[in-house]
Formats: sequence, structure tokens, C-alpha cells
Amino acid sequence: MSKLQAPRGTRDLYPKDCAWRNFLLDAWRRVSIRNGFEEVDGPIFEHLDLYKVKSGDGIVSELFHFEDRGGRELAIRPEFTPTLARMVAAKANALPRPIKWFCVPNLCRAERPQRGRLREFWQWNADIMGLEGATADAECIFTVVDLMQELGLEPGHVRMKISHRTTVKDILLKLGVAEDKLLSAFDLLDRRDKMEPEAFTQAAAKLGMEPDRVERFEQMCRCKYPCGELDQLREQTGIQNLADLEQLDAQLQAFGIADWCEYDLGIVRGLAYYTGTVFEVHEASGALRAMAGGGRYDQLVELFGGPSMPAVGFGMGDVVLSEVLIDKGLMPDDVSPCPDVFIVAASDTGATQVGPIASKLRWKGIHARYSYKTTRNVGKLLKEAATARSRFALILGDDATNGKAELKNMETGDQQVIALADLEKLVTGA
RNA sequence: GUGACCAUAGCUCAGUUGGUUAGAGCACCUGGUUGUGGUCCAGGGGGUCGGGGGUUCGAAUCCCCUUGGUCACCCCA
Repeated sequence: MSKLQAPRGTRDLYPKDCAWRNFLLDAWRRVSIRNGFEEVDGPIFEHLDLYKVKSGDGIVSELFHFEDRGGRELAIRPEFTPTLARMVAAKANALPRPIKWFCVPNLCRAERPQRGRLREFWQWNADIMGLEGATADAECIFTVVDLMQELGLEPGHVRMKISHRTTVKDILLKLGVAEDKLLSAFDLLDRRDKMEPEAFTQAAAKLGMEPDRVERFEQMCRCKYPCGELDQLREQTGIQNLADLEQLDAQLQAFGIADWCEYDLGIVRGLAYYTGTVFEVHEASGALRAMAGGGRYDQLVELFGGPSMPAVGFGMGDVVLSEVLIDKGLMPDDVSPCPDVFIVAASDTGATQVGPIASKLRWKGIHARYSYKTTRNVGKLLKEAATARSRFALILGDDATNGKAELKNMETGDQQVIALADLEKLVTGA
């Protein structure tokens, strides 16, 4: 039995589960497309080396890798970004700018599963490449907000937390952190919640901060600043010119999503990777891990052998998103496709017409089902139609061979005798 | 990868200090005899108690290993 179980951290998607998965993927695609992104995809496995480019050798233990019969080291994709960068780098000069691509790959990571994290999952990625400036950053953030809105989430449910590398850098410098200790300071910022207060203070002091500045540092990284109100941040940091963050702030307001967003200088994300704006979406209470994360990473394409090209993008996984939607009561009970018509044979004569009518309907693109039971008990058959969540039930009696039958609207209960010639029209409402 | 807790039917769970053929609800299937549905009633299938080994006259129950789940650490690209 154990050998026949699904591997750790994977999911079997039964019809209802698969419908839920598609419900999310469909929303991702719908939102991507209306925000002007084009769908791409790449191989489900790549050369292992591709993943070392961005993340170093340490990444190897966290992904599934294998050797093929020719001795090539390969790995199942743990993320899509390297593939994306490779694809862009390969045709950089032929692609019209800006490049706006999205993808909804399934990814595998060899990590221990826990709440919100599995070994195989689906992740929505969208990136804008070849465009500098806060507009592109804001457009990515808008796209994420658009998705949340599409799924019924509200600003009270989730928070878009935003920070900016250059702004935080300026703040750290002003607090007395030396230029060569900046990375360590970012690291400390990232880990602050997992540290004892004394350890935090000690570590901060080591970076060159005076005791009073350590306190200000801690205050700043715990405080949240509303989007559209940067004065608070100016006051607290004593920095008048917040540079890039101001431009981003203006764009977020222009996109009309300020009420979803707040600045949280504790948002750090991948250290060596992001170069400007960084953001994460969290469930409002902060109980779960991030639902989505992204930011600007202007060196990425170059890193993969392409030309220098600015880029901003994000990823959103299906696991935490599902948890939040279920938690908020926003996951529909059943999103499986409903039949348009369920055909019921109420007599032996009617039964002879089930096949011919079903096939005609199906050829017209109508979702038609019928029962495989032999019973003529209409009650039982209607129950089956109801269980299948069919919109209509077509009841075929002895008149079926004369071109007549009864059509029942399963929602309203209305039932009328119809000419089978009118069936398609009645069912499609055309 | 490290640690802690957990594992009985498809799902949610009972199961006395180790003691006869391991139970319930929901779900599923079949009937309620000749045409009206998400309620009824009756019946049925389904578990070698995650798997393997050990202790014992006897193990769902105790011990070890293993697989999976949950949580934290690592990591979070």
C-alpha cells in the first residue's frame, strides 16, 4: 500500500479537485490576458546548471534532479524564472518591447511539505521585461490586485505589502550602516521576527548603528505605512526625498489600488536577486505564508546571457491562495462543468431516442448526458439529473418517436411539452 | 535534511486495563412494480485498523523500523 501511495507532498486531483484547480488557473489566465500579458510555457525539466545560474550550487538539494541515459544532469523545474530568462535571452533582439509574458506552470521542489507548501504546485508567473520605471512595477502590482478582486477578495481580506530596495538602502545608510554591511542589514531585516529582541539589538549594533538608531530601525521595520501617505515615512526616517518609492506611490494611486497597498519595510525577499520594488501579498491576519511575491530584478536577463534588460514580475502559488479562499468562504462548493441537458427515458420507446438525440446535441456543442441505468423510474432519473447539476432534463416518452418530448427546467421546476426540433434553441436560449 | 505530534471504511470519527465475527454518521450502490429531483424508508458493498517486524496464549491497543500527514526549523528561487 505504501508503495502505491502518491508521493509525499503531491496531490491527486479527483474531478471536483481538478475543477477547483482549473477555477484558479482560469482566473489567472483571464486576468493575465486582460492585463495585456501573453501566455508562454517551457519544458517541465531543464539542465540542472540552469538553476545554478541564479541560485548557486546550494539549490541542488532543494530540487528534484536526475541523470538521463546520456549522462546529462537534469532537474524538474522548481521555478519558471530561469526558463523565462533563457527564452528571453535567446531571442532578445527579435522580441517587441516591452515583453509581457505570463505562465501557469506546475513546479516541483524537494522540500518538506507543511501548511501552504507542497512538493508539487501550480504557480502563476507574470513578468514585464524591457520597461523601466514605476509604471511597470505598478502594473504588476495592479495585476495581482486584479486577480484577488476577480476571486472576490477585498482589501480587508489581504494586504499588498510593498517595499523598495533603494529607499530602504537610503534609510539604512542614514541610520549609520556602512555601505559594505548593507546586505547583512537586509538579511537582519528579513529575519527580525524569528530573533530574540536582544539578539536583534546586538546584530543591529554590529552593523554600525548607535543604540537610539537601532530602536528607530526596529520601529521602522515593524511599522506599516499606508499607500498614498508617504509623509509619515518621511517624518520617521528624516529623509525628505524617498526617491523611487515616491514614483511608485504616485503610480499605485494612479492605478486606483492604494487601498489594497501598504508599505512594509520588513518585506525583503531574495537578497541577491531583486534590485528595486519588492512586494508580497499576505492574508490580512498574517497567519499564513505569503500568497504572492515579486519585484524588480533588472540584472536577470543579463545573468542568463542576454542583453541588459530591466524586468519586474511576480509569482503566486495555488496552495496558499486556495487556503485563503476557503478560509474566506470564497471557494465555490462545486465548479465542475454543469450539463446543459440530462436525457431521461421514461419508456422503452423513449429509450430508443436517447442516443440519437444526445449525439445531435453534442455535435452542436451542447453538454448532454444521460443515464446508464436501466430503470424507467423517472424520479430516480431526475434525481440523477439533479446530482449532475444539469440545467435541463429532457424526458422522452412514447411521443419521442413523433418528435415530441417534455423539457424540464431543473432550477425552476417548469416543465413543458416541446417539439424536439426546437430543443437546441430552447436549451441554449438562442 | 533536523525535531515534535499523528495514522481505524471514500470522508468525519467511536472502539473499555491487550480478550470472541472492528462499529456509527455522511457518501456510494440496489430496491420501495409500472412518469417527476437535491428530503423519506429498507437493504447492500466496502476496512488483514497505513505497511513490515517484534512482545504475548491472544495486538487496532505495547515496542522497533518504514511510508504518509500536521507543525516548527532550514529554505522560500
